[in-house]
Amino acid sequence: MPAAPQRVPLADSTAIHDQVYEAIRQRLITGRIAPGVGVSLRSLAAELGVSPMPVRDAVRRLVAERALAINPANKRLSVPSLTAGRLEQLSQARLWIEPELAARAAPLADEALIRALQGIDARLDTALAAGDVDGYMTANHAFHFAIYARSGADVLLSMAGGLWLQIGPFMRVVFGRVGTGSLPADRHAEAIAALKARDAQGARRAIAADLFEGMDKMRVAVEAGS
Amino acid sequence: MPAAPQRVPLADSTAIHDQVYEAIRQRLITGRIAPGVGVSLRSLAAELGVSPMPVRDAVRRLVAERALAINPANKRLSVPSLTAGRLEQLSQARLWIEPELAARAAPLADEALIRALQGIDARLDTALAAGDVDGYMTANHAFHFAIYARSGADVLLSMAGGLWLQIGPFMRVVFGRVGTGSLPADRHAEAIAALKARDAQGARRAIAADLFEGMDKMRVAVEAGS
DNA sequence: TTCCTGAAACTGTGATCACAGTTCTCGGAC
DNA sequence: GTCCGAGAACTGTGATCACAGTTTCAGGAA
Repeated sequence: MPAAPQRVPLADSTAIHDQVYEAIRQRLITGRIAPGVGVSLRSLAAELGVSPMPVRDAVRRLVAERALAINPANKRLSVPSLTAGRLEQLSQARLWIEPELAARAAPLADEALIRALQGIDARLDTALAAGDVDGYMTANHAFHFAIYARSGADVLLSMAGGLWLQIGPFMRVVFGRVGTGSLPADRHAEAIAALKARDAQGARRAIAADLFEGMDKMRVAVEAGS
Repeated sequence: MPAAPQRVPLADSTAIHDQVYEAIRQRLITGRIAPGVGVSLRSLAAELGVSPMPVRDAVRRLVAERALAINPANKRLSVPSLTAGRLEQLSQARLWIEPELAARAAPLADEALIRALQGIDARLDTALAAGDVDGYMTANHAFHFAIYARSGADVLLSMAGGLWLQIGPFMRVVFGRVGTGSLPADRHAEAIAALKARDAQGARRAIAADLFEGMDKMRVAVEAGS
């Protein structure tokens, strides 16, 4: 055995670079890799127990999605820092695209989706009560994209995924600062109700309100903090 | 000498994979690589006179931007085919984001930008008169992104770039079908005038109208054709 | 002519190595 | 204690190879 510690099992049986992509993506979305810190191909490879090659492929993809950045001088990898300008652009893009996806999903909602959303929301509340930031962010992501995936709009869906990926690290920083106390979950109930009624405009409004509250908290935190 | 025909010089002195990315990107935007056709790492590498490695990096990036697609069964590369649903989503996204970029750019417009735009528009008219589809598409792309780049909104700018990259191949197909005769250039004059007056709403309207006309032509062509 | 079969060619994927550039660190000079 | 400079360690990049899976195509059987 050469030097493969095999730290993380990396489930599934798809291509290794896809598994690596998902692993890094999850760490980014849940904020387990903090903004501003540097990463490297070989360190990621060692941590995930794979060779640098599939990591290189996954990182290329993440850089293209702006979830990772390359220092033009150094050519070294890092997680992009969140500036006020970046947050404003990401907020505006999200506020347009995600309510749109919810509106498209509403007429196509069925009982299975409603039940899935209720289950996710229950897990979200549990995590919220326990102060489990990782659990909350995972459930919150699952909630939104369970809705969006039903829209059938794959192009817009992938754009939303890219935006979430870029904003994920910051959410973690904000929640670590303000705590999980004042996090919105009531809007989720509104969204579920609108989907149940197949009310496109209601779903649009509920998601828009949910995003607006969350992004506003982040805006305040970013302007106040670093 | 092993086997490097060096067919295309690949200007600049940046990293090879970036030059390869730009080369493929240009071929996609101007439609020199048609939708639906298959490409391969080694064939692209041979055509560009480089080893497969930088091509692999560039292709990863293009796949992440949805400018290329991977057949899940085959794992083979191809240029995505344009469906009516995809066109509708891309149109809607462009109609939101590009007028927004123009509106942001208007207050920041200066004399140098105006002159650059007039120069590009002149080249565009020349290409149009000569029936030069490549020249028209290159100039049209340059015109729009000269404006958008001035907005300072880098996140939205890269999103617009990704959308253009996805829709480029189709534009070429449409223009090859309907000819360059009925292509809109008058809206460009409107846009230049609005930017000169630093009129954000005027710029937004002009770009929206320009896009709407072009996208509508494409919609008709896609629904009629294949 | 039509069908089928097996070999050759081609596909993406992953591993390994070499190389040039940057960063870090440890030791010595002052 | 402070500074600095040489060398080690680490960085991304590109090339080359091996491998398994798929496609393609020539050639023989019916």
